[in-house]
Amino acid sequence: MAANRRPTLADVAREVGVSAKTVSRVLNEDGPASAQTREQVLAAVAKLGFQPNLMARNIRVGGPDTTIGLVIPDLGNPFFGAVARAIEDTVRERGLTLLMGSSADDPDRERALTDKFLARRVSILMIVPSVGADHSHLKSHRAAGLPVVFLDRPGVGLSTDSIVSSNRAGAHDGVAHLIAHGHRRIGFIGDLPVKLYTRRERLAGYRTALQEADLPYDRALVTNAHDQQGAVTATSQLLGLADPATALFAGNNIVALGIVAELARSKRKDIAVVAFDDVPLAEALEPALTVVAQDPEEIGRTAAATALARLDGDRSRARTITVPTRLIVRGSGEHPAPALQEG
Amino acid sequence: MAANRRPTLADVAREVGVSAKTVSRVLNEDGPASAQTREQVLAAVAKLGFQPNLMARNIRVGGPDTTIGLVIPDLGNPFFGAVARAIEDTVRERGLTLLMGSSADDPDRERALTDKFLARRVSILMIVPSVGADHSHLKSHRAAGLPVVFLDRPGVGLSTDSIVSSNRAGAHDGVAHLIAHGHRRIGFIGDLPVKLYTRRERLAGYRTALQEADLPYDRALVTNAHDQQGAVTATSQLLGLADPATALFAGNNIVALGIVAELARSKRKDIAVVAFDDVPLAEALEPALTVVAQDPEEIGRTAAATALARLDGDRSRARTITVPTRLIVRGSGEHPAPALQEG
DNA sequence: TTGAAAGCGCTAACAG
DNA sequence: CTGTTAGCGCTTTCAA
Repeated sequence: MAANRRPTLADVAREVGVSAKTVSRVLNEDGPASAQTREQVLAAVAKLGFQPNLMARNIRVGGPDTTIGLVIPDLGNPFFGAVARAIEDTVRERGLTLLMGSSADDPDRERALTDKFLARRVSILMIVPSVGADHSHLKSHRAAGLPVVFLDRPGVGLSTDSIVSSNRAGAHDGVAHLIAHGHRRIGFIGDLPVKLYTRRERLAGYRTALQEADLPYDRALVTNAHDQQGAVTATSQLLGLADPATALFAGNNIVALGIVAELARSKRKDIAVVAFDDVPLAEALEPALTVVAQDPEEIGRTAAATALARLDGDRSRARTITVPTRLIVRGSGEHPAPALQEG
Repeated sequence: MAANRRPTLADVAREVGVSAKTVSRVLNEDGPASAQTREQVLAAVAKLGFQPNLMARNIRVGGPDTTIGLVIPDLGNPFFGAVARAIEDTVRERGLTLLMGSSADDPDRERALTDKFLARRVSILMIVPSVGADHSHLKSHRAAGLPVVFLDRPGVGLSTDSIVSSNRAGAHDGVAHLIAHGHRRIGFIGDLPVKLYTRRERLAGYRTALQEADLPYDRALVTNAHDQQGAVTATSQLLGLADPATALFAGNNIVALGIVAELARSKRKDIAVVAFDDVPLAEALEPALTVVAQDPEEIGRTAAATALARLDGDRSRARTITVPTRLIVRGSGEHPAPALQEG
């Protein structure tokens, strides 16, 4: 069974005995058409199962394609899934479709994806920048009117809109919560790589909170993990120090899973925990997990709205929009520090 | 600042003083080209920031576009995120890019998306079919050689490849596990709508397990929920029956979250639970949550591999491939039924 | 109200 | 090794 050719405008026109342009007119509701021809054309379209070739149309019209290119680190990460959903919800009514790819936080893969998207003449480009990626090659595109938005982290080498969480303030609030409950030995388990923007910002918030409380910054309390298992290891390491941590701050959702899993395994209910980014079932844990919740929906919505405004001609300065985080106190951060019992 | 035109092949050709075809040859490594011209061309390409227009290329070449259309119910659902990731990983080396959209389980939105994808001449179409959707309009496309794959659920009106979980066997095993621990009053909280394929299959597995143990099927024990809050309500309802459930089977991951949350809130540690589909932190709960785990990665990989084989000319009969589930015993299903204490 | 011709950016087919 | 011509499927422009 040979892959027979899809019907074209010309096929429909021939079927009706009319010119291709007339068919085009009917389908695009461009120009006039007699009720009679319109009906005949629509009938032929249905009969042949004709679907206009969007690529051909786009070529001729010359404008950008009705797609939006989205580069994220990992399609399977629920955080980015939520962001993508919000973007789609926002752009759908404008008729834009999502072209997605994951970079695995690899600058080369990120570049390959953006190049592909550019070759497809996307209407909008949204990128979660990988560490080490440079974006100066996008300057000319942005100058030519292509909206480019960075998500979750700022990009390098290109001045454009960025939508990020309030990482620093959020981490500060989470750590301050632990300090308020008497903790002085607070472990920090962050993202990898250590140069990652979100990790740096959250660590900065951690340090600020310590400073405000006149607590020393002890490098031995700061570590990192790039997956759940790594967070398990980091947890037992921090609890095994000569002067161990009495509380832990999780730098992201994956780390949070590792910390909680390890504390559950080792039955260390005495350790206070605050996590950056919410996780499912946080309320069902014992104690329920206190988190600094991000708002991925708001990040996605804002990114989409910003890009659409640019598409509509907004030529104002590039902005960095910070989406607030919210401390959700559920219990795990309120376990008092044992050392404070100074009877 | 006007949106100035992107450079074309002709622009590059003019810059070098050579024909458009020569530039095309160099870029596509088609036909011969002197080292000299090659260099000049590449230099001009870099200088102008030329990127070939993939749509124009596709039109001329006539084949399908190097995209794969993927329709899922919800971009934010981690299960489908994992499926999408596996698909992307499998097709990436073939140079295919993901075109994604969410249907919200609405047949009309599903149809609008597939039509868009068809208009873009995708190489492959993958669909998680919505309840009530009909797919006979895809017959001609499939006959013309377009690989169409249904994910998670079979489609209606079209005979083509489907990749599904072993819903029935998995649910059976989970319920049998509860029965083996003495439970006779096992509540079932399923998906909505009730006609959803996965719900029907899982309920069938539940019934089979009951039958095998000569337990009656009590409709009062079967309910449903379409979100976490609904599952909370359903849980308290099943536990409030005159002859209440002593164990619960969750029909999906969202329901599992609701059940666990409600049992934690009401401190009902005496209730045994098994959930269909794994959830994060299942091990950290008390008791740890026993689940019938699906394998979204394998579903995605299999779907992609099947579609690629079709693309390579496999014309064998449409297959339904069942990806096994796996019972992961963690404790929550082993709580003994109180009624069984018969001195 | 309709059609013919030209052309979008690219490549196939054939020259040279 | 390189160029010319034609044409992919569609829309724009102009004319009827």
